[in-house]
Amino acid sequence: MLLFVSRFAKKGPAYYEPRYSYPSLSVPLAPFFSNMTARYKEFKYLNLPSIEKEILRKWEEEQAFQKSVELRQGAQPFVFYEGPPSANGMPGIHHVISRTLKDLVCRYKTMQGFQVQRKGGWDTHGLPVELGVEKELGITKEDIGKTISVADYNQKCREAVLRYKDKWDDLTTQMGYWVDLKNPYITFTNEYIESLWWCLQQLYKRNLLYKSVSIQPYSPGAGTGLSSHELNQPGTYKMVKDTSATVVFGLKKTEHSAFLFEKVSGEAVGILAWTTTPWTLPSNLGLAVGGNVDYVLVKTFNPYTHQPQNVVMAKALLHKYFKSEGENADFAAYKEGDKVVPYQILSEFKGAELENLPYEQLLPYEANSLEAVRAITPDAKPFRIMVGDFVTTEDGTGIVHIAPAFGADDFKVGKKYGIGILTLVDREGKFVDGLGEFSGRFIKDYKNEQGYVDVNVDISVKLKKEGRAFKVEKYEHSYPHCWRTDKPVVYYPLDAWFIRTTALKERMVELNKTINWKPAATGTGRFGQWLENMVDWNLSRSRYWGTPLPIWRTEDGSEEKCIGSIAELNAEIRKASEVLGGETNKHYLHDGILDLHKPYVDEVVLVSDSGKPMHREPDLIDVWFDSGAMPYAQAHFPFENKEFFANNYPADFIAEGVDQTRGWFYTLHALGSMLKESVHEELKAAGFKGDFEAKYPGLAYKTVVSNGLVLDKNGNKMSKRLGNVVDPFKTIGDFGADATRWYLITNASPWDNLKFDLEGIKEVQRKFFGTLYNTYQFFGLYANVDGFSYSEAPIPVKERPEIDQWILSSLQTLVKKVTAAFDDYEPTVAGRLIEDFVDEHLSNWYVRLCRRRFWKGEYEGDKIAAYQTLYECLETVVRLMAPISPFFSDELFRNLNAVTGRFSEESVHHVLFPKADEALIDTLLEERMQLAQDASSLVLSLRKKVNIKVRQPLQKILIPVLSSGMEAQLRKVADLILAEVNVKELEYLTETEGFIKKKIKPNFQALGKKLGARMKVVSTALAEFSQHDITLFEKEGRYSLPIDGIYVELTLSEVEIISEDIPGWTVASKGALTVALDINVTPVLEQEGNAREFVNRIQKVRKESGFELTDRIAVTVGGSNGLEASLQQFKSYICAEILADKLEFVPQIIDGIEIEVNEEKLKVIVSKM
RNA sequence: AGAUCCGUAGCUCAGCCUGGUUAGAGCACUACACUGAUAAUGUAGGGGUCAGCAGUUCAAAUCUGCUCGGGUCUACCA
Repeated sequence: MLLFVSRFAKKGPAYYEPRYSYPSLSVPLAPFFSNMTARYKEFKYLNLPSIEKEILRKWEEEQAFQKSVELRQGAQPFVFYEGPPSANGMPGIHHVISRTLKDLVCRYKTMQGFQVQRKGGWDTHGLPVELGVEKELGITKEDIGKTISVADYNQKCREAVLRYKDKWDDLTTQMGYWVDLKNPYITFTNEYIESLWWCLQQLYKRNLLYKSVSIQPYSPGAGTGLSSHELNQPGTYKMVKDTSATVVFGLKKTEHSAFLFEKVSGEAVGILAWTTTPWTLPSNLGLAVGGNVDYVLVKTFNPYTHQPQNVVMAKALLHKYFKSEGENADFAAYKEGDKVVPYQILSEFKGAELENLPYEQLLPYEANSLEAVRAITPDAKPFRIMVGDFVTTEDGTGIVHIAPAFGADDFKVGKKYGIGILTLVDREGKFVDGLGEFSGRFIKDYKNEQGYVDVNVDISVKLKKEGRAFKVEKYEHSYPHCWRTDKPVVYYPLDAWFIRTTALKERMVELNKTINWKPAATGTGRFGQWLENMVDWNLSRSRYWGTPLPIWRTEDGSEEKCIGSIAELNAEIRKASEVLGGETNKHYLHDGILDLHKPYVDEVVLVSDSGKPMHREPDLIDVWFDSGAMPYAQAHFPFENKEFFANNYPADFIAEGVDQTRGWFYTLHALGSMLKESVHEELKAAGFKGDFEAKYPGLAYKTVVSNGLVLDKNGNKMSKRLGNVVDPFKTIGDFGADATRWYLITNASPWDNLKFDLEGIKEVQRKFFGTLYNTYQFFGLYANVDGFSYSEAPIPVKERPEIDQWILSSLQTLVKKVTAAFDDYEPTVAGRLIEDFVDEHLSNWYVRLCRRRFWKGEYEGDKIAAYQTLYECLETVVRLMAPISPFFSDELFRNLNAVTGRFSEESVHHVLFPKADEALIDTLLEERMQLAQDASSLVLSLRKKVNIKVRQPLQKILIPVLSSGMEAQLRKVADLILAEVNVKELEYLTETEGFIKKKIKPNFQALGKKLGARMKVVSTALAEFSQHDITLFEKEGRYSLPIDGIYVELTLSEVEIISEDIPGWTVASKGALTVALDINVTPVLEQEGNAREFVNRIQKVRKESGFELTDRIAVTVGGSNGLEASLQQFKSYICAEILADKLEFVPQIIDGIEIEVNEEKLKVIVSKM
């Protein structure tokens, strides 16, 4: 019964077509098929994209992903966290690499028997979303609350945030990334936010959440703080010329500063400090020096008043203020206008000696009096010199003027020394009252005033006149500007909420040491450094679309509440309504709060314990908190899913780009460390048992892989502006996800930057997938002919031919190495190993050498062994490669398994990863096969050198053997070598002296330790060895070498002896292996050569005539004058080769095909029997 | 500015951890073969100051330090 119809592909689409397909039948198929001999699917072309489409269809139909998780129900979980992408922008090729990495690890672990659940997620809050919406609506932040309500604005954000979700889902599907897209976590949902609130409340309860001022970039023009993101907009940093001033602070005379005053016999001593922002000088409260920096006390003149002056500055910066000719010049002769100002160094000392010395205030006013300072900071001790590690001698004087309100470093060092803080500039950018002539003036031209006079100049002029300025000049530097107003930014103290991460620093550093970082250097380096220099986490963001800070405060700030759940908030809402009465919270009484975003939470008023109304702190929190809290929030922990959480925390594995080191990797780690006790408490309370310390050590993840960037092929960053972005959809569509994935993984280690080049993908496609495809195709072709379906019992490997044992041994070695590489999160190594095996071993050696076994002879012993062996190789390789290239591997697996049914699973992703069978590994065998390959390669190169083609048989090769082991090894592979290079016999040369020329050299590795410095002498001595010396050495097995009168004993293992030449023979060598070839072509050999050539031509004719592999033929040869003898001689050989039942010779043929055999032309007629 | 990664053939990368004497592979190029796996394959050839300098060592692509170039992150500070 013939059910198959042959359908030869005509021109057709450029994708494979099965050679056979089933006709459509309306009757049930199963009974017909059950007794059909299944055939391996053969391809017409290799077209990965269309194979992938088909596989995707099957996965969808079979729910293959879900099944891969369900099949492992009850198995040990392997926990993976998905770092949520923002669907606010289009996915790029760089997303493909990190997702490939995630996917392959998860697939691998599934194949290792773990259950790997992968919940997808979306990051939905944050500034980019807001900016996108503003651009779309053509509005700015100022419009919010005016032309658009906060509610509408946030609604727009909510709609915009998943704008490209479909595109992302498409990419996820097409690239074969298995992740649960149906049930993802979304950071804007109430449940998610509720978990975030729980986290925040836990931190609050542990006193890790506090409000404080911090110095942040601030735009007086726009009246708002700026994020680092805003500051990093292109064009914000501009070169500007500012009035800079070096000013003189008068040092006070005290016991500790006496050492300076002694040098100047009681005259005044000034400290020089430099600033590019003179407007900060009234707010000055301290000076900072470098503890290890060298300073000098210099006697000189003030360049503006020309009065004598003694000043302190960094030694390294003297040249910026003084011309060297002035050193120790005549002070008495100095007069106003002199170009060279005399100076004299009176003393030199370290900055540390200046610590805590008091000085006179530079610009005292009412608003910056000591009383005013202490009114803000009661115990403040301002106007002192401090030591700060940030002080350098790059610019200025090496002494930094400190106004704690207007610089982050200033604030930090000021806090450390307790000098207080003064903010004498208001939020509009003008001086406050109580500063005399400067009050009310804008520090920069923020209002575009007509004829604005720069107050910085006026301050400088005033100081000049008073002799308190030492140098005033325009200074050009790069300074940040507000991207909206284009006005310079100032650093300004703003209220903000902080997480006290520094309190847990030790724990975070310790725990980091237990994390498996790939590459390790990122953990100790970039991340370790970051932890060491940790500052408290500024959570506050003045925005609209984000997670609101759940803290309500009374107006005076004396009482506050941190809310940790929706239920708690609703209870508080009702309570406040009852206590405060009136309209309070009336919209939220009935159903409670329905949306935890602005503006709704801001409308809620709570009541303090003492009965005062409390309003929410207006800030939103940093979106990084959203993603860092995903282990808890994705499960809505602790409100639900405690069991899931208990089993899925911490993560065994996460992976993202290296740019996340201080982003997601940090926030996950920080929250993990800080919430450790909270997690323990919740789980204990819920009745979970076990060693909590071991199970939940405060770690959020155990292994983290950080992948590098994807650059364009020239090494430039991809950007829309440069137009060098690679469209992942096009790439996958053109070349297939598998080729793309394989390329991304094997081209460079994931953590190295990748120079993305489409040529590389093409290469992978051709080289790896093409080779594998050919190998499979080859197998399928003959297996279908012979009906091989692995129905016979496996032939014990030991009973199979040497070459089968070899390829299986190599295969097991491969399994071992690939497993180790995957276990070590080194997919690049794994992929390259597989590639090498398929190309070098399987295709170019095993299949090439074994071709005949598949198409010659009967279907029995040796042939079945060949099929079984090749089948096992293919079946194993597809499982090894499945994590990296999930599609093609599954296609091949299904095709193989459809015939043999060796696995009950329907997909390669459901089966277990191969386990290496150590018993099959035979290193000696692998070694001698290498020897065979080398020997063959040498013979082929010799043939090439003397121009004798491989089809011409030769008589003999000669191989000098240097040890009995080598001979034994060679003997086992001699037949392979001879067949491969078409030579009749192999002779082993054991004769030692005279014939083979040998060379000796030291085995450096072995001798190095023993000889040390005498190595060179020994090396030279060995180079001078005669053939006789070498022979003697070999015979004795040892040699005494006189070196400087002392004999050095050498053994054979400490030297290498190689055969270099066999005089009179054509030889070639590689390492210790030398091969000589007998290039004499005797008449008999020539005849055989002719016969082989003839066979080759006829085979070509067969193929061109479109005969089937098994067709028998009849051949008539005409005009074969010079060749007939050869052909007659080898007639039976020829007939067997070309499947001819008849081979006849006639004097002449009129028609027929002309062929050429070794320069002789003849005609043949080839016909089917 | 600081931290970190990278720099090996025209291109993409091994090798470096654990130092050993002719530094490898693929692509590309040139030439020649092979051909019942054929949109393959083999052989041979040219092509390298292992970024540079210094140090340690009998011996350095490999270990150490510095410099240069590129990337990334963090910062932008008188």
